[in-house]
Amino acid sequence: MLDRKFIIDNVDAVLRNCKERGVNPEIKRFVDLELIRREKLQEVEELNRRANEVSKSIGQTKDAAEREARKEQGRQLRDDKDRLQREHDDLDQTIHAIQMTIPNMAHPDAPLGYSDQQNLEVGRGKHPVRKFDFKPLDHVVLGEKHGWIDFPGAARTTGNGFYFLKGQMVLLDLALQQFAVNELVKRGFLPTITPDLAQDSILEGIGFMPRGPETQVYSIEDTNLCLVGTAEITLGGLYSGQVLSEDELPLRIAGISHCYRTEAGAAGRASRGLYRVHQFTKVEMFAFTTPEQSDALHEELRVIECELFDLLEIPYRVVDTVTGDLGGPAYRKYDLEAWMPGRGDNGEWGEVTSTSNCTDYQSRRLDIRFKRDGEKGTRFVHTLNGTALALSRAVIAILENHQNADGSIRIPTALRPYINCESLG
RNA sequence: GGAGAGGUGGCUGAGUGGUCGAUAGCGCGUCUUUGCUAAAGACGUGACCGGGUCAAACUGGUCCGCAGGUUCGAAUCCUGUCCUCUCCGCCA
Repeated sequence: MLDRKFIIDNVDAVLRNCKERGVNPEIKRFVDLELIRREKLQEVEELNRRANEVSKSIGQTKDAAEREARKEQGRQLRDDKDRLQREHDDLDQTIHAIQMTIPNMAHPDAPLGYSDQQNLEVGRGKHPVRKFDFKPLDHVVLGEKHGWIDFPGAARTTGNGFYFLKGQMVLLDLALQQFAVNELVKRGFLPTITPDLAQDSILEGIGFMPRGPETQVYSIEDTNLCLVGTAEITLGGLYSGQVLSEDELPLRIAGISHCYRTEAGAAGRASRGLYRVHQFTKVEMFAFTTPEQSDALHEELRVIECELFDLLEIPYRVVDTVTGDLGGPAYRKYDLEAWMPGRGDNGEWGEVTSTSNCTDYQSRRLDIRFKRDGEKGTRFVHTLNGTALALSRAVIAILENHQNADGSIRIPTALRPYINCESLG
């Protein structure tokens, strides 16, 4: 969330930002109520001060009648304070609720627009889109042909949107995980396996809505726990309420978790097969930085994503996300869209990774700060996240791009150390 | 899952209703002396939110796991809850 003082001092900029993002939170009302709240807080503190003064004097008063008189005075002051405090707290709650709906400010260079169709292409991978001399199959057909991916079985067992992976597909899946983790370790990331569940409050801090009709999150009945949609949630939670020292920043973490998403309302040909599923494994990059470091680290994450997909010899393009498609927490976001030859009629780009700089939007909600030497107090860190590999989508890209005419799959060179073969099937 | 013990400042650890935001030690900072891969002494040293100031000084409030309650007043009493440790049970 944005700082309250920042909102008050920059109302016009905040309003413009909301407009560019296509949302309309109650900014005016926020400002009005916050100004009232501040005054009320002053009154509460003054009453409290006087009550404290009276209480203190009672301890030093010997005369019994005098003590009783002061007690009565103290009671009166506390009652008045409590009444005002309640008014203040109600107000505060309302203000906080509005504050949570105000999105992060957007990077000044983020392209303007409301639809992902308007995302700005800013780069391409090393490998050009392949010309097939046969009709490429999509991953669903390939997966069934080899007995690698079992959707009907998962539908019986769990439901639509789940899958069993079998045989060589399991080896491919594990190889991709190891490949991604190793590449990140080389680049200074701390590999971390996180819980797959997290508390509602952490979800909210990261910017997810854990419950309610609009939610994309599975929640566990009779608990305050949810299945995480990404390790971003648990890694943010890991440091919630913590104060880091500046010399440990930037902190780079490679989180491995399962990801669970209800994907309410998503269906159709574009989400066929593994593209949009309720559960997948993901190797996620997460970073905590100082405010000065975050832009550069965002570039770093984007470059790593490119390097990984170049190593996997998959053609892709990079898009700079338009303001209206950023989501609440992101200041700027890049997506990698891999070429998926089996998608649509003649192949389409499909999102495989996404990296966001969330500046201090998440850290303010989760209270993650750092201490700077020689400076009083603390500041909020910046948080960034980026997909290294989302297994289900990476698998689509591998199967569809590296398929041979006979349906076998060529393993890209960089992956061979992790799977010990040159092709599958 | 059952029983017990405990959660206090960067750390260790006192503190069972009023002058406790909190004794003491360690650590840390400044200074002094000596002098050099070190020691001693003096003084100082929590965080957060606000007012105030160019900045300070100064100043109000809050904080002893968390949330409630009792009271004029709570680190101290009561309730709930979370976490840690020990023992038992169960188990991959």
